[in-house]
Amino acid sequence: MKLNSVDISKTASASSIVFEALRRAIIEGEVKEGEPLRQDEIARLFNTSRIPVREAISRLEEQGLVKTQRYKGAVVSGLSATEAEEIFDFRALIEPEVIRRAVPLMSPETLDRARSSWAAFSASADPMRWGDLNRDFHATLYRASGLQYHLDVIDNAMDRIDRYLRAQLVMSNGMERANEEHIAIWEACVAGNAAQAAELTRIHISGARESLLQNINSLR
Amino acid sequence: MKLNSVDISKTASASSIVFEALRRAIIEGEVKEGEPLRQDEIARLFNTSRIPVREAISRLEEQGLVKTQRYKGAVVSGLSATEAEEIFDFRALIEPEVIRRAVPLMSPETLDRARSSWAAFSASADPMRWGDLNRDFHATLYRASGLQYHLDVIDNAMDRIDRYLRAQLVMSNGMERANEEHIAIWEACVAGNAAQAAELTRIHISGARESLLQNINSLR
DNA sequence: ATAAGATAAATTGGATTCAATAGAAAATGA
DNA sequence: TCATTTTCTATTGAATCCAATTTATCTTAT
Repeated sequence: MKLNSVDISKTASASSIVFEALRRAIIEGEVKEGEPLRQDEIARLFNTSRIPVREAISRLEEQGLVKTQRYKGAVVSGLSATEAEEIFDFRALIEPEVIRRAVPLMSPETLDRARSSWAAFSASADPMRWGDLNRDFHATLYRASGLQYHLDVIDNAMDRIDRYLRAQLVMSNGMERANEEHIAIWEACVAGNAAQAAELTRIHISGARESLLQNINSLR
Repeated sequence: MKLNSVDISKTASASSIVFEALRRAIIEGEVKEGEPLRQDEIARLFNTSRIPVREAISRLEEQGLVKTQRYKGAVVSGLSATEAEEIFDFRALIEPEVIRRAVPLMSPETLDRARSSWAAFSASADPMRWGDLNRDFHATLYRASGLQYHLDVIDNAMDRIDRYLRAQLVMSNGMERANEEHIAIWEACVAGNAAQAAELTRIHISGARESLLQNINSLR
């Protein structure tokens, strides 16, 4: 008798399932800023008790994705134009450095994976996928750096602005320009030109910053 | 009848009390890497139930201060030399930029507060206080930048290495050099020289990095 | 009609209890 | 004696229940 055994300590707990679902709903803009997260409602939705929901919400708060107030519950965090600006500046500081460190370490497999990523972005007619594909492209390149701490921090920065970025990509047809920039970054990586990749990344982020800041109030 | 009213929504929940106490115990090195955090034990210690303890632990995990494994509980995170190195590099990237942005915005009150801070550091005979005083000095200067997102990220980076840094300060009598560097940074700020303050901050962090990396294995 | 007070309902915070899992100890077999 | 299996204990995951607080609704007074 052949059984597919599963290491049960690796299966997802209720709280991590809820956390991931809520995180995704927030970064994809399915729940809006200011929207309350009702523990009992979410618990019903996931057919669990409120305890794992509370734990998930605690984690989301540490990620800055929700704000809780004692006895009043959690609401989805908003992001002011000032905050968005700051987070872009932060990314423009960190990500060029990460990709600069990553370039000399990139394997042919990584570069191939990244090419598939921008190609998929380019080819996708489904706006709902652009956000994930955009992140996948950048994550693939950055991962080669091995700088895990930096990557975790970048992930959080992206989570914080993703819902707006995604809406912006859909609304403004900014994907064409994003794609051109992705290809240019990728080409610099292929050429092993770390400084060029870093500079193009910085320009890419700054461009997204300007574009988003012009429209942030209509993206909420 | 005069009553001192308290906004009850601002009083600390059980879980946030436990979180803060555990966070402090970890960054001060009172619980060591690898040490398990027993939910029932902590709950007894704080005279509460396990639920707030679980929530606190969930939050600590998001901060990277503990690692949990399903059905096995939480242990205090360790930090390898590679990880420590990366976090210092990260700080050396971010903190100079933050102070560079802060310098033109520093008020006389801020500068006076920072002077008090390095003076207190200099005067303190209590090694247990050096860690807090060190952080207080830097936080005072950086806060003037108004870059709240950067500050939160720096706080987390510091939390991740603080237990080792504190042990290092005590063990190596590094406080004298740290203090000289604090004064030099402060003087650059007083002079309004943002570039100098940034460079001295970068050197300060890099020096701490080299020093810590030499000794990290004996600091656990 | 509006404001204030009282009551009810909704929601959160957390204590207690039950279920599940991992690890330790004891029992059994070779 | 050693290896394997079984049983027991410790601990975690989460369901249920109770207490506390906030919000909504209803009633009364002006």
